[in-house]
Amino acid sequence: MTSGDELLKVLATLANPHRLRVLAALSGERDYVSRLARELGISRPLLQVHLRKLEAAGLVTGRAEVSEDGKAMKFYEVNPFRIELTPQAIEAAVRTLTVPGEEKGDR
Amino acid sequence: MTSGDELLKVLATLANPHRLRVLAALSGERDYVSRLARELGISRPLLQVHLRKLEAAGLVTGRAEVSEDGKAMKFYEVNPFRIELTPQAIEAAVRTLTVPGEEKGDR
DNA sequence: GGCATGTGCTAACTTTTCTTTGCATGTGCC
DNA sequence: GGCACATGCAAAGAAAAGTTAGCACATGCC
Repeated sequence: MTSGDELLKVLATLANPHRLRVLAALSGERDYVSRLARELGISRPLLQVHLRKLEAAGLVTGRAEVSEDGKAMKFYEVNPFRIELTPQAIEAAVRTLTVPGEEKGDR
Repeated sequence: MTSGDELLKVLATLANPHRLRVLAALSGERDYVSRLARELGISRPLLQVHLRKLEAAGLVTGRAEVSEDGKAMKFYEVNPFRIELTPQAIEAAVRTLTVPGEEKGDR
């Protein structure tokens, strides 16, 4: 199920200090964007970009909720995952890597 | 022993299709630069750049040798590794992440 | 010598990624 | 209304990474 392209995407997503910190912060408990940005000491727009990438890679999930006092808030939480990186695992993943020229379609 | 910075470096190194292919190719048996470039269908300078990054991350090792017919050749082989990626592992790694401002020195 | 093979380097261009700035929306409360 | 808090988006600039092109060197063989 985990194709080489997906692995590549996850690796590219994890290869960033901000995103690792976001994952670490959310690892304990879920949080909403503004608060998380304050805790990490980064701007909200920047955090949003990274959260979007993390979500696109399937590492976190965002849920829009409305707080008691009516504020629209977006909570993010970590999706459990476990990826084992070994030369053999990579060898297997590479076999399902998409080549620039040939798309997933036929021909 | 594996600091967050090292993990980050390895992740950044692995997050590239060429480098994954190089690892996969070397996973079976070691090879020298020119031949590897032909097999992967990429230019030699490009391969060298990627090999250097892989070596800098500690994933492969290069050895200069002289073939029977006197040609100077550089063989690369994969260094065995096993990295487990989970939210908990990342949380632990982040604790040893270097912050831009504060270097490994004190103050 | 000329050609095929191997190595190395790096300047320069292209592409991608990261980050900031700025503006839009909405709610509750004094 | 005005302020504090929440969300969203996107243009534009800055920084990093990837890639190519071109040069250098050496050896063996016809």
